[in-house]
Amino acid sequence: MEYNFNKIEKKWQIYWKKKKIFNKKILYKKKKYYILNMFPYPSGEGLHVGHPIGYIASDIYARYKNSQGENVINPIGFDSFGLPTEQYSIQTGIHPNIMTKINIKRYKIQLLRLGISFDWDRELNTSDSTYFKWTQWMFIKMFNSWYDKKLEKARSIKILINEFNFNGNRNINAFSTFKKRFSADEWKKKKNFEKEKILQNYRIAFLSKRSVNWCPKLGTVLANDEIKENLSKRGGYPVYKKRMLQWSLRISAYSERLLNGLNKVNYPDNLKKSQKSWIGKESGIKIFFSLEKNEKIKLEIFTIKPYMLFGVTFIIIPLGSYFLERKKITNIVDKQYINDVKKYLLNFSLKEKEISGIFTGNYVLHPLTKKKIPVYISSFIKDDYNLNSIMCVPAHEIKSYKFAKKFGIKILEVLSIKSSEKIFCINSSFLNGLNLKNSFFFIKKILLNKNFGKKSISFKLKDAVFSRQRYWGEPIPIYYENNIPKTINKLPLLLPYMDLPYMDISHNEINSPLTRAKFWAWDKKNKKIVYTNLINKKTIFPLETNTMPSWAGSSWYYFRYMDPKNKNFFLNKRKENYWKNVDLYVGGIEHATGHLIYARFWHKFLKDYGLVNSEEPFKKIINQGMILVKSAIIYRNKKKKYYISYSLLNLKKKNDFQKINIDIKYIKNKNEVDIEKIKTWRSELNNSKFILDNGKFTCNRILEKMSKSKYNVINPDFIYNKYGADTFRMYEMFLGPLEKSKIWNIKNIDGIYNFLKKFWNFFHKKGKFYVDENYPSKEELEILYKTIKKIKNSLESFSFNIPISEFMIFLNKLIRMKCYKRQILEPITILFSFYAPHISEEIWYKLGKKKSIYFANFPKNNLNSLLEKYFNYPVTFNGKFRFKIKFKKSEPIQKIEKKLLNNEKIILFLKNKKPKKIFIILNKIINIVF
RNA sequence: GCGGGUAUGGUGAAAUUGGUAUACACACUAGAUUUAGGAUCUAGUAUCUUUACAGAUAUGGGGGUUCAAAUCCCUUUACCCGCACCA
Repeated sequence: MEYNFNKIEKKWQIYWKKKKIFNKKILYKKKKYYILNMFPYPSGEGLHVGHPIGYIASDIYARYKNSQGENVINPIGFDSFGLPTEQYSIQTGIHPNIMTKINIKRYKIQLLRLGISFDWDRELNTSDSTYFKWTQWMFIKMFNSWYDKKLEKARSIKILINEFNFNGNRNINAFSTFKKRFSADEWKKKKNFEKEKILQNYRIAFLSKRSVNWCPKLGTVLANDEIKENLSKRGGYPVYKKRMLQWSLRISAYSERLLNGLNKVNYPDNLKKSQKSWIGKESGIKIFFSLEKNEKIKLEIFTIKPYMLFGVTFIIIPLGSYFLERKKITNIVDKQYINDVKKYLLNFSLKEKEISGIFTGNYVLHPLTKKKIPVYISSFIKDDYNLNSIMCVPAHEIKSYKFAKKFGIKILEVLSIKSSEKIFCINSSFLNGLNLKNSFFFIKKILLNKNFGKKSISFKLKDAVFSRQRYWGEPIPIYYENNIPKTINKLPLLLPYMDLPYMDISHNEINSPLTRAKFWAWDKKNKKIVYTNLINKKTIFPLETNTMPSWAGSSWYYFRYMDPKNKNFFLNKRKENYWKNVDLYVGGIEHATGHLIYARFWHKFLKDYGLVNSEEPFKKIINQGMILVKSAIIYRNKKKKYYISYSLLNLKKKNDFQKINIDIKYIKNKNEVDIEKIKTWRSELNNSKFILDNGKFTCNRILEKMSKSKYNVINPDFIYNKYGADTFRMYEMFLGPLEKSKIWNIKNIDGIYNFLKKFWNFFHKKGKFYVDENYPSKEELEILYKTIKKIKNSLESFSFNIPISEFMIFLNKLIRMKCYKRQILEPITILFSFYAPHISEEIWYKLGKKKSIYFANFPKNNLNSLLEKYFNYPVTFNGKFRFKIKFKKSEPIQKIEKKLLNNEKIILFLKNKKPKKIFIILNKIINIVF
């Protein structure tokens, strides 16, 4: 009887859906187990073969846990707001709302075909207003919060305002960028907008100036992802950094907690390392450099290398620094000057690789030598909002060195480096001859004693920018009353419908598409959205035109799965109490920092208000490896915009060309590009000149991860069609260890397909299903139990590739033994169902079972009852294996040794030499050294 | 530049976590079967020496610890991933 996977798979997928086999409820008697895959983004490309690896692995684990009697939820949904959809819409003219629906539908079809035990009743979608209503609600909660350092938690802003009214900010220990002190009277005298300006320094969701990547030619703000070598990937136009007022979330307030929380979770070490370095706690010292013109004004410069202080020959104020907005700095250089500088630097372009900067005309005094040190403004060394200024030691810092060379600044060596361990100070007065450790403590002591500096701990973690100049994101529920941001509490605040193309490329200002919406103003009285032209600033006010970033919705989605349809609240308390948090989170390592930091922050914020009980969202994380594949790269001349065949590219002039990824489906014969077809891909390619080599245009092929942004994805559909989902599932697991990255290769899939056929045929004799009802032999049972044990161990250690080999070995043995016994085959079918649920379900049904195999218990393993009395010792000579000798397991070492010395085979091997020593490791190995 | 990871036959990979290296597959070779095959079955398949028996050498390279190393330590090379380019 033929293995007809099409028929079998369709049949059971319909059955599972109809009977709601995978839908879960709270069962207080059962232990819960929450498995989650990282949120998929439904792009227009559909799934690629890399995505399912995580889904399949977690499904195998979910089915395994379920078979052990745990109440497993394994939900899925879609992170559906975001840039790719918006861009695709601009290109095609299909509204993102519709586009998203189409994409989700397609993803769903692809996912359903995999036979994963997803609980589809819990499906959610971030662009659905029933979901983002709560994202907006949480944003408002953050807006109305400040961080109390005394209690180490977020609290209501009302408490803070109340305190200001009574005592000013004297007694407040808040996490804030506001450093001045004020009294209650001073506070009360302030005007509303002044008050709000101060409060912005405390709020967890707050407004501040942050930089964006601005591409004037495209008239839009670009993501880092859309830029290569400071040119836009689309069109190759220059990109500038521009600062604008944006919403941020004060994640930095949670730095310490985010760091400490890592001790409580089970993440891979490399992931923890990434998070730690991202949070970047450093203890160092803040050194005061006073201004030459006015010694009262001091720059406070943080460093972890104070022992290089004598080598400081210039100071840099980062162009993006908050410091440039402060009054303090306007005393150094006036505001007009800063604006001019900014304009100059912007036009110079903010290519970070290019050395750019400008001298402020000011000097600070070295705290110890009192020498004059010039102050520059630049974004070359490090452009960071949180830094006020940087001390530069060109002798020992590569970038400072380059900068010093260009501007003719003195270079002073202060370290003698003989090897990585032998470093000591030179040219540094009292530090001379000291090693790094000692000089650190010595200079720290002196600086602190003389009040030239203070102890300081810094975190690298920055506040997260929360505004996007995009249409397709959650609207920020804020309107502006006389420039004061006010919250909209009637939620959800829906996106206005906009005709396409709503993003007019001819705009020269940085604007969000919503600034062009006709129906985007807030009627305060009637609490509703009205036409933009009705704004009168009395009752009708402008609405916020930025939208939220796509990580907003994905920062708390795992909670919503616990209670996806709740209309009254984001999560019912009783449900939260049962499901708590995620037990196993499966996803790519690329989310190690961004998403995981944001989600952990968001979780902690909700915990501060008692809305959830746990401190961490994810108890355990495993990362699946990436799929690597050969991408296709073509080269575009940066200035003249023509494309050149890779075969003609002069490698010396490589820097004149921008690398562009093109879709691998336009490649024929290894590396030849189909010019006619590729011109239809992108309009800019259609209008460009291609320089051919002998009538051919070739591209460069490089190994990269499979990703839609690299246009190298391979769609799994043709694999399901040819081999079926069960083969595909097994094959993806057979590729190798889950966490390892692997080069995509379809070559070995026939082996898996043959194996499934073999498995199927094993149950069918001459076209009829057949099992033997006799009791199995000891040998047969032993093989079964050993296999169960091995598979269990492998699953426990998340080694999903190993059980497949075990299945093969097991089946080969049964075939050799002609064993078709029910008591052997039933347990193995249960194990098999984790990997290949459809074929197993069909066989289970043929075995006469009435209930789905999903409800079968994990098979018992009675191996101990069968264990043999003897152990077959491998005998090695000087570590080299020769043969085996059997001894009783209980035989003591002394007796074994005696027997070994009289053994003929061993005597023969020793050739009359006397063994120096014999190592006997009980029930493991014998090593004879001679 | 910094941080993280990987390396075992022609290929994907196993190795009870320091104890018989290359299980299980793919591919290849030979044979059987079928009208034929991309189907099925059997045997062989790390490298070198050897007709064979057998022996030697092999886990990216070099060194070390150990009775014993793919596994631990030092060093080095290549490739992949990430980045807020630590100043």
